[in-house]
Amino acid sequence: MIEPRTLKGFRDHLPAQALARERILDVARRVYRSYGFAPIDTPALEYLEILTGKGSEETDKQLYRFTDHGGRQVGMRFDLTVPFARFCAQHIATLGTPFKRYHMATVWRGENTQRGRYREFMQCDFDTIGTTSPVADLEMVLVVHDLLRAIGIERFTICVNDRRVLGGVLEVLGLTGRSTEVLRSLDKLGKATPEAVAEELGGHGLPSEAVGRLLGMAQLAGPAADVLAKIEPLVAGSATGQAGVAALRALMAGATAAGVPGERLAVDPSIARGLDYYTGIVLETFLDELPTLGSICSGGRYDNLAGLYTKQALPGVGASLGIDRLLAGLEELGRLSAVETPADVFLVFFDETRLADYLRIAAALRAAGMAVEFFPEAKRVGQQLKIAAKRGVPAALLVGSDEFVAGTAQFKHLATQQSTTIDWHGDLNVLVDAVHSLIVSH
RNA sequence: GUGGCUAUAGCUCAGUUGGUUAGAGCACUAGAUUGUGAUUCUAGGGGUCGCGGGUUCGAGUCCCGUUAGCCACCCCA
Repeated sequence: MIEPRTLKGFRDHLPAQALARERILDVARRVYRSYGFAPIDTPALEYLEILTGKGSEETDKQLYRFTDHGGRQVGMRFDLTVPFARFCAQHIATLGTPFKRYHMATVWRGENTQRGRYREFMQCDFDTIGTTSPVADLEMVLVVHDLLRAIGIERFTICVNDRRVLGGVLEVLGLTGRSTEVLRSLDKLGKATPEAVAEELGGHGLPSEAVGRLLGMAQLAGPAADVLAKIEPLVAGSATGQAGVAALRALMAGATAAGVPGERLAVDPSIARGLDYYTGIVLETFLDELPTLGSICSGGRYDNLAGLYTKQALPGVGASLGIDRLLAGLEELGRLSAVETPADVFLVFFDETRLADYLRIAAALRAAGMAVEFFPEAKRVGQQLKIAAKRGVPAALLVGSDEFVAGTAQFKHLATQQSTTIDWHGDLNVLVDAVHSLIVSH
């Protein structure tokens, strides 16, 4: 016997989890479309050269790569942004700009696993490319906000920053060009103590005064307007830094105008994002009840998405929902439903001689838009009801020999065990309408 | 990729300084109840103790390796 098992970091999805996943995917699709983002898809496998050298060397290490049967060096996509860059280089001429797309697909990363971190997971990206308009930046925040609310999450914080703010501070301090290492160290705030981060920055050879100012900036918190007011003097004299502060200010104003509550949107100067290609606004989203889970929705603005593949400059802005991490979080919070079936009604197979009648009833209910599970065996009624209840079907429809004679049916809510008798006199339309209204009413 | 913790039935866990046929609750199957599930009773199935070596008269228990999960680093969804 071969031991049934799955690879490290790769998972099966049982119905309860798969249903939750599909529900979130449906919501994301609906929200993205509501802003006019159009769906695209790209291959899971790309030429290796397309994928390497785009992100950091870290992403190159995490890439699943192999030689295909034709001797080609290929890799599996580790995000949806790089394939999108290639996609744009090939197709932007026919698509035109600005172009808005969403892409929900599986990606693979050969890194070590942890809670909410898998080797195979799904991302739900949306991007607007071909425009530098701050409206697109604002829309990104609005989409993230709408999305989480539509999923049913109320307590979350979208943390925004602008890469140019840190760039400006470094410029003022005479440390231009040191941004990568500084970003990485500052990003540890929240996990490591400020002292440890200060020590690490000092280890990079930064003067202690600079370390103090960087830490002071990164630890700013509170209402966005206050944070921005405190950042402003730190970037005095740097056009770049001032542009960043202005962009954040405009973003906050726009979000407020669009109805995003202030407590869900924060300016957090320590948000850096590891990916090198971000150049403007960056964003990370955390569940208030589970901040250690990490960001469940991240993104930002980039100057030139496809510079490696085309001469046409394609600025853009976009973000990605990490649905698998979010699901891990919702599960931990006990927010996932245990229902294992999409069925609305469980039709009990009562009387074997009435099979044709059951098939007719099931067909009529389905035609009216209801999901019907008709049990395939004329087993004991108690057992059928037990199975239905265990799977979480909301209601059962029982039509036995006596009911057929009387022209009735029993509609039973499985959670409450309450039965309602339906008089349908053999008229399927009456039965369907009755079942439909009983389902809706509960 | 590096380090730490963990691994016993489908699930949650007992298992005493190594000592006979490894237990419990829940779940599952069948019956009591030939047409109504979460209660009750009865019976039953299910574990090569993650896997592979070693020490020992004897290993679920000790040692080494390995795989997987969790945690930290790194990075990130």
